[in-house]
Amino acid sequence: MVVRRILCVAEKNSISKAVAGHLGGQYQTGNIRGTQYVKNYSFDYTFNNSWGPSSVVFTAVSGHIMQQEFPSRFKNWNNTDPWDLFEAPIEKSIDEKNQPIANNIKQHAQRCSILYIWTDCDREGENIGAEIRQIALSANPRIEIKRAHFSNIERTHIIQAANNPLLLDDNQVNAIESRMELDLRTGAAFTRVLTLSLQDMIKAVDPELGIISYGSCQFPTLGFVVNQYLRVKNFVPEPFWSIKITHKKEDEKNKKPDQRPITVNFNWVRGHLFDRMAVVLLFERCLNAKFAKVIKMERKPTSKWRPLPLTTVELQKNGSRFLQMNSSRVMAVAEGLYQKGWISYPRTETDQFDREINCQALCQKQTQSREWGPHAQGLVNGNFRQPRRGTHNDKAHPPIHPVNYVEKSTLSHEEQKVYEFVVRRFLACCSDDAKGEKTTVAIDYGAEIFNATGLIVLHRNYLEVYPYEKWEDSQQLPEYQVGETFIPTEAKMTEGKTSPPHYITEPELITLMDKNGIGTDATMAEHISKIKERNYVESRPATAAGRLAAASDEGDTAPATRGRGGARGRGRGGRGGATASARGATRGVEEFVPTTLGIALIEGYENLNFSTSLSKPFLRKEMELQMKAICDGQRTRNDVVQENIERYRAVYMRTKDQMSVLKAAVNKYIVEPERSNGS
DNA sequence: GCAAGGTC
Repeated sequence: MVVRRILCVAEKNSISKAVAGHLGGQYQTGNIRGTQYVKNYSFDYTFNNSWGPSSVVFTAVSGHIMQQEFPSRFKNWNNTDPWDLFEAPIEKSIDEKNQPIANNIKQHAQRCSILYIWTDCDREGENIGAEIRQIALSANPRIEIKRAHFSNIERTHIIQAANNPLLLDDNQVNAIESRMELDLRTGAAFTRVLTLSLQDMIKAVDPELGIISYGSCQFPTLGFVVNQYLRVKNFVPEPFWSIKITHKKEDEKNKKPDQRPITVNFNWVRGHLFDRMAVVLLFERCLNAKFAKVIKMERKPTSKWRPLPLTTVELQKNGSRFLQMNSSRVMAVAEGLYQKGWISYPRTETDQFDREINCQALCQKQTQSREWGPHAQGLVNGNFRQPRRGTHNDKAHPPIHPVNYVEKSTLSHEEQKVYEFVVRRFLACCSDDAKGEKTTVAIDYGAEIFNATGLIVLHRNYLEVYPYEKWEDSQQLPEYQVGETFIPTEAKMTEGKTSPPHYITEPELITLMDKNGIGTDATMAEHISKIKERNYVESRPATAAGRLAAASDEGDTAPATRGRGGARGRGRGGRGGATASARGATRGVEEFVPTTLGIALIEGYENLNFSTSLSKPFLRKEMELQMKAICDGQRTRNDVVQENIERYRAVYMRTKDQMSVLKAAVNKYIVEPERSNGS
């Protein structure tokens, strides 16, 4: 019998190894001369389709294999006009360091009749698949090309995928091609023209500075930092006024001999107003009314929702908040934990677990821990809840979760922190929401409405294992009857002023990048590092205000309990939401201040007064939409590339024309430094 | 000496 030979290629070694394990059970491992990260796994497998019994070699690449570059005649910065880079040819070739991997594919392709592509099922994976296809076809033009569709590496899912080969989606391949081409052309053209035009001015004061780069991700990232800097700098405090009511009342329900009356604080539903006379008039109406009347007394169950399954963006934000590590560091540590097999793949946008993933079994593995084992045991013994499902699914990777238990003492200090966070987050996802009872009393006092709220936490549930979030009892309210009237113990008009905004913190910057589609889960941290490296921004420990804001996050609380404490979303300067203890847990948060150069670049481009601003995130957002259109077959790669090149050419011409404006901006900040940090 | 995206 002729046995079919099939060459399978994954995007990374961890996938080929895991899939080989599921399909082959027993497999032979072969080394590849010249690379240490990729292996060949050989085994026999009977496909449950027309392929039948087959001899399989399962290998991998390490991400992209090819690189694109301009031909050498365009490589000299001094005798190439950057303008020419908008239409210079681009050569795609096998990256020198990937040559052994490419040769390995060629060698096996010659002996196989089918190339089965197992790259990640996202757009970038589709493109990497096309690179693999090209290399295999160069060695064996008759090889048949198939593509596996899988979104996790659970056994049943993988076997299902293996038996149902599909085709590469060339629309996705082309969408990525257009992004690559535009990023290279615009990045190179603008980096060269900016560097060549401005470096003399800047080197005069900063001889260290090498290049002034432009990139479709790094520039908008810088834009966010500068934007917030300008808000801080231009801030003018504004006074506001409010009304506070207190009432001392015996708690009829829990009357004990030594019981002292409870002081209830009522907050004005209007929060505060910026018009003093208006508040004076309203306050006088309150005083004239003399009596306050209870219009609502409500006790109802409330809950604080357990967190969603962990994505990369969330891991990075929480790393800043709770683990005293910046996003680059967190990712490096998570990568190590993944390599060692303790946690799942750390680059994912997915916040929902597929049904195939047995979360309960994963909880079981954590029962050995002295610290969180008892909680995990409780889950196994009946408290387990299937995790909530978020709205994101990259269809390539599951949420980040622990895959095996490891004794903390065998890990480095930083690894311990990240591993513990991943585990606790996962166990929290599999626990029940925290449950409590919320009391709200509303009064009408001179036609103004005031509220008092109280919270009793009844069941901490997920909070038991997730100390990163706090939810604590607040003031206990005495019993009121609707219709009851009383004379407030104290009514006063208060005065305050808006406080200045803080510089942007790392979690806030990541949130903005995420919302605007700047970078991917794998690259956001790199873009932040890049603008530091380019000397566009500096980082420093955040001030108390920044840490406070960094600790607060919308979306983690059930609607019924939103605005507890009443501070959230009130004044223009107020950014409430974090508890005192959350504040203490965020010492490691970094904030970013643009350098004079960073401000000059952004301000210079703003002053070009041009509709297509390089410093704003819209261009990147639009490119994202255009890539989707290519994926949906509504636009072609060529069409999108041409349209964008025209736009960038217009910006480029404007840049050259108005170089004096850019130079003036640089001059203003650099030659006559005028730094006012507002702190 | 340029970008952003994979990956170790």
